[in-house]
Amino acid sequence: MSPAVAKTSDREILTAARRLIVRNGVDGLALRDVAVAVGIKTPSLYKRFADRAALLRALKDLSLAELELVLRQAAGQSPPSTAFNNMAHAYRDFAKCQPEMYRLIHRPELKTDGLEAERKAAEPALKVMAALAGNDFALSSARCITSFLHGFVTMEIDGNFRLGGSIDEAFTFSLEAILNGIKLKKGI
Amino acid sequence: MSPAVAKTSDREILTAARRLIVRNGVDGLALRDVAVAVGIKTPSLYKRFADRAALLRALKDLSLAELELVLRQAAGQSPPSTAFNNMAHAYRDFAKCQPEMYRLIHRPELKTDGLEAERKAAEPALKVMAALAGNDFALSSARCITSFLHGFVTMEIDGNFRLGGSIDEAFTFSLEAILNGIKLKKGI
DNA sequence: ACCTGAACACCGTTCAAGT
DNA sequence: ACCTGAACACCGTTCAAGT
Repeated sequence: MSPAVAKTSDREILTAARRLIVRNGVDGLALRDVAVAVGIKTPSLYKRFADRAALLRALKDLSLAELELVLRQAAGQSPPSTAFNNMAHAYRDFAKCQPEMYRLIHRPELKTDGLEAERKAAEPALKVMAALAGNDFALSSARCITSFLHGFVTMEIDGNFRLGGSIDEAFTFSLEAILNGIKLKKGI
Repeated sequence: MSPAVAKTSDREILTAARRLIVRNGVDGLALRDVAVAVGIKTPSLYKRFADRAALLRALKDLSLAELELVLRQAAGQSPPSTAFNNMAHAYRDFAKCQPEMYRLIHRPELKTDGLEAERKAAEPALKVMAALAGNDFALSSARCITSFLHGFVTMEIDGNFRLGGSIDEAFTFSLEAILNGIKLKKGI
């Protein structure tokens, strides 16, 4: 007769999972802990998410949208070179503040096949790079800076810069070098 | 009286594990499969490696040494700009030919604390970058190109370049831009 | 010295049964 | 419609016992 009353919600589950991931890392996330955190038993999670991967995918999509928003705000209406630097620093700040979520975003096994979201996320960066490098080189330029940023922050949060020196300095140096190098290509 | 005869060796175990990782990925590697491949039972693996992480660490160290060798050979005695390009292409080729091993190298949970190997691995790159950017900017330049390469090949093997266009073109474009940008900084 | 069977704790996942 | 207990398969790991 009376259907069971929902003890929790998708939102609450995602929030709890996120907190646990921040604490223990993605690999340290056990569905049992998520269930306990929201006051249900493990099998009940499967009424809301197909499996563990689906839960992580939903969490990844949230974080990706968050990062995208941060980048849009960083770009604002600034002129291209300023937007370039602001976006780069915002990207790095996001990764440093939320390393586990950043790692989650780039988990290869959580690839979504929706190409639409990717286009939308890349749009502001492509616009800035088109202004800096010209339309012909916009895509390659975007891939250059995107690759650098991803590699840099990954190495940084993984603790892979261990030869001393200032990491901040390496970052600003690299941004200047890449920006100048890209601008150079515009002419020819 | 007669101690048990060894059925396998560290080398054979590592080779088998490597083959399985190439086939199924690191996360798909089960110790049971490794044991079966070398003709022993799972618990026997613990006589040779402290645990699963230790086995992966040994495999990572092997792959890292292999990559380092490839990079040294690519640099050879070439002039700096040539060495820069050769090393970059060799780096990318390694990752594309052995994506699972490349991923293993960068697993954050397998960090070794031995800073010695890292210094040695970075040495040839630092030498080239010192010639291109001057001693003051050698470290930052090395971090710039290293970050770019890591980010680029990671995105490539993860299938994260999905907006069309030529990936080869993006790579060569980026190398030129970064090389030129770094050279520019030498003067001032 | 190396190997093994048995056991343990801990996973993700399924499903029939409850309300 | 949502929740649960019980069970399953599959992990990594330990250890006493064999040779």
